[in-house]
Amino acid sequence: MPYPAQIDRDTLIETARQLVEQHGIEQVSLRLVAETLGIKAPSLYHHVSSKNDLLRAVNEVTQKRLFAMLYTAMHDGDGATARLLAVCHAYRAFAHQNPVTYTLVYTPQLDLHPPAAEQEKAVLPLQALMAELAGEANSLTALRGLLALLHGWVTLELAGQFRRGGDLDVAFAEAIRAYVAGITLVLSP
Amino acid sequence: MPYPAQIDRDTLIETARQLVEQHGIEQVSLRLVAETLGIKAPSLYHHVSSKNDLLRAVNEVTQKRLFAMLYTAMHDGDGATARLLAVCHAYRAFAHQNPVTYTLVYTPQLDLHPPAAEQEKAVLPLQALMAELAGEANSLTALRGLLALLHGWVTLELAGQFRRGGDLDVAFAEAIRAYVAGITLVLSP
DNA sequence: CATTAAAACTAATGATATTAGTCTTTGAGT
DNA sequence: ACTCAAAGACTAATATCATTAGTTTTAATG
Repeated sequence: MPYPAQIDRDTLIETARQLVEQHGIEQVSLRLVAETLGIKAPSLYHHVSSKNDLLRAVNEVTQKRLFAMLYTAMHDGDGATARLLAVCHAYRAFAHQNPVTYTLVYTPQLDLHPPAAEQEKAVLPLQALMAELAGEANSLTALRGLLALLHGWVTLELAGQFRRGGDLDVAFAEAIRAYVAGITLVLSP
Repeated sequence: MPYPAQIDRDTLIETARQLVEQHGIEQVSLRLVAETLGIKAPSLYHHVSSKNDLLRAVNEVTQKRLFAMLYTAMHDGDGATARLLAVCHAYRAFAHQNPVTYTLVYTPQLDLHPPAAEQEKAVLPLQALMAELAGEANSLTALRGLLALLHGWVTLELAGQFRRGGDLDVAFAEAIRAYVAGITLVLSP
């Protein structure tokens, strides 16, 4: 390695991730990222091909972390239902801990999506869990509904749409419980 | 009125709305909007105070249209369940017909939110519908879960997360049916 | 007919992402 | 030890963007 690299791709991505989470994506310019790292903006192009490339990489990291948390949580508790509830709470907790970057992953407004194939494979263990509740044949539908409910809930919550009072922790648990009861009832063979 | 106005605020907002829906928000600059209207960009500032102001107004229109559709749909069918299903399908249809602007309304990444008070009042008729199914005391929780499921489903769908096959129309109907069955069972008094 | 003010215009500013071209330093090969 | 190739930093420059300031035009009002 000829010149002494002051940064590498991973620290660049991680720095950008933290800045996005801290200040919001609108406030994060390449100059800010570069200054945080102690270099100038054009130098970043030796590590990423564009700002979009950088943000896409940030989304990839966020997604990997999210699913890593879910799998850890999946081993908490006995029985399919308990494990499922643990996953749901882990999902919501992650979104609350990473409100900006979580939202960014599922914001299709720009082309910042990590390769979809990743996501599809990553979700298979969760589908197996759903199969225990709703039967193999309905597991994909049940999984999609669950992901929708989870993602929709935390997104609306973070967007400030759930401000009319009430304990949101309790309400979330109840909504999940209702959905799980529903799929075992309506979908199971 | 002294000078002949070539545009007014409403046509400006509607033009911007169409351009955003057509080309995506990233491609819509004030110059593009202005050129579409046959004037120059700085002239727009006589009708809106900033680009954010304009996009906020676009979101307001989108939200109003969405809820208008929901209320129309709410009178289709007999009984609370049938009317609820009609609302759900209208919601999804709206999102499919306005994928970009729908997504934009619920993208908190910038400060483009229409005043939240609007949204909260607009949703009351829907809550009354939920009260018929889950009881008055649980109607807010049931409503939040429904909105989460609806928003999450269409968002993930539009973000390309539901591409592993299967009939999404059928799956959507089943997921809704499961949730509705769940709340009447788990939440009702 | 003169005045006024709304609404268009042109010109200018500062920030942005990105590209081109230069300089510096280190590690690999002699 | 000495060269040298190239990675990775730099400066300078470009095009585009939102926004502001200042000017001009024109129609309704007196």
